[in-house]
Amino acid sequence: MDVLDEVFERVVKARIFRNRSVLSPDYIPDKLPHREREIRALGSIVAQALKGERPSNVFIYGLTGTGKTAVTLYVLRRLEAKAKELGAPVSYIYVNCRQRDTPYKVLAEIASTLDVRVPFTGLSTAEVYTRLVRRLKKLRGHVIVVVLDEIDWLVKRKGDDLLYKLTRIGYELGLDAAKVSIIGVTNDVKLVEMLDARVRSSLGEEEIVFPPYNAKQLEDILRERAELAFNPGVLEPDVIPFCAALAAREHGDARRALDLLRVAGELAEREGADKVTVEHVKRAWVEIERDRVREVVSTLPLHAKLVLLAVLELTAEGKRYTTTGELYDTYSNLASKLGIERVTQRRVSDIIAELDMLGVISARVVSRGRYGKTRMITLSADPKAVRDALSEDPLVRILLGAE
DNA sequence: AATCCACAGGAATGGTTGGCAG
DNA sequence: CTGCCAACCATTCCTGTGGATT
Repeated sequence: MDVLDEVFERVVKARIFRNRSVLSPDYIPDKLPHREREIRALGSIVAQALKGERPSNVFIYGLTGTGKTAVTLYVLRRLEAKAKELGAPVSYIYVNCRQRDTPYKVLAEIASTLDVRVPFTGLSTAEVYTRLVRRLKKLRGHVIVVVLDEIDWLVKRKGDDLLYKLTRIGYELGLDAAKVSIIGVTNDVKLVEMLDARVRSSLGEEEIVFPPYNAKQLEDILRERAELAFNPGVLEPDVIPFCAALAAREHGDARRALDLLRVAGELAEREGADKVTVEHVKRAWVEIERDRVREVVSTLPLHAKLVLLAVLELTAEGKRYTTTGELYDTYSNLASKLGIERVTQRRVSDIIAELDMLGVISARVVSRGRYGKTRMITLSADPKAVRDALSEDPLVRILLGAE
């Protein structure tokens, strides 16, 4: 038996998972524990579609992993099924604004779901919009619910013009076209303040708030899924409470909890263990963090990487935080060591904001009186993970090697 | 109570790149 | 091929501001 045989054997014999996909992030379960209130609320709003009416636009808030997306998709799938049963022309379109993070991409996504052919670049946004409207006119009598998930990513970067236009489609095309209603989903409660008053009032016809799960509720969710995902008896008794506790610490993020459980299972399976232990969960936590950081850092432009490296250096030993000015100096040094031009402080200010949004650093504005107003910047990701991720960039590695 | 630091962060604009339409 | 456009990074110029010090 050679090495590969051994590997294959091990995987085939592994009996950890019964159905791993149940734990994947886009799996929508049949039961959503502790979200009955939200399901009822959203259901009663979109139910209007079954009577051929345009449902009110809805604004959904809640932190990451509070079940917003799952509940929304769950309700809309059921709505579509019910509509089919009744012969009502109702459909929904789901767009994730984190993946489609510009007005053009969002419109193109909506249009192509409605069978309008759009190239992924080359047209003006206005052109895509008019093609979409033309299509909607052909769909007179239909009710279409558009879900814009994570719209904070769109609004913060590109403003709310698109939302304004989309909400106007719903109102102004009126009887001449399909009825369009919009469900906006956001993690950021403060987002509303950034919206134009007209958008705010039309999008906020209805509002649903998703509270975070507590540790107990997370346990319920995990148990429900674990039963489908794992073979009986492979989870040591402490595993689920431990996952729940870790995720509860992160503002009750159910997605995080499920990820933990899945990765812990994968680790156990990979090493041929017959049980998933708390130790696996601990390692899963580290691995998830490392992957997350690597993914974020790898797509960063060079100057953003240098800024991040500067943060890393400044917060390295003992010192817990740094400020914009100090960071800019350090960054400037790094740039000159590489012999490249530095960007302006204004730009670095934006880079700081971007890194903050990506969750790799955390920056909050503080006022230090006579000593000015600045941002207090801390590294919020694991330093080692950041360092490793940065060193994958050949240019940045020169700096890391030079120390 | 007024001042003033050290930036925050808005608005306008520019230079590239990649890609469609005709 | 030309004209046009979106997207992205970046610059310039700018007004705004919380609170320790004067």
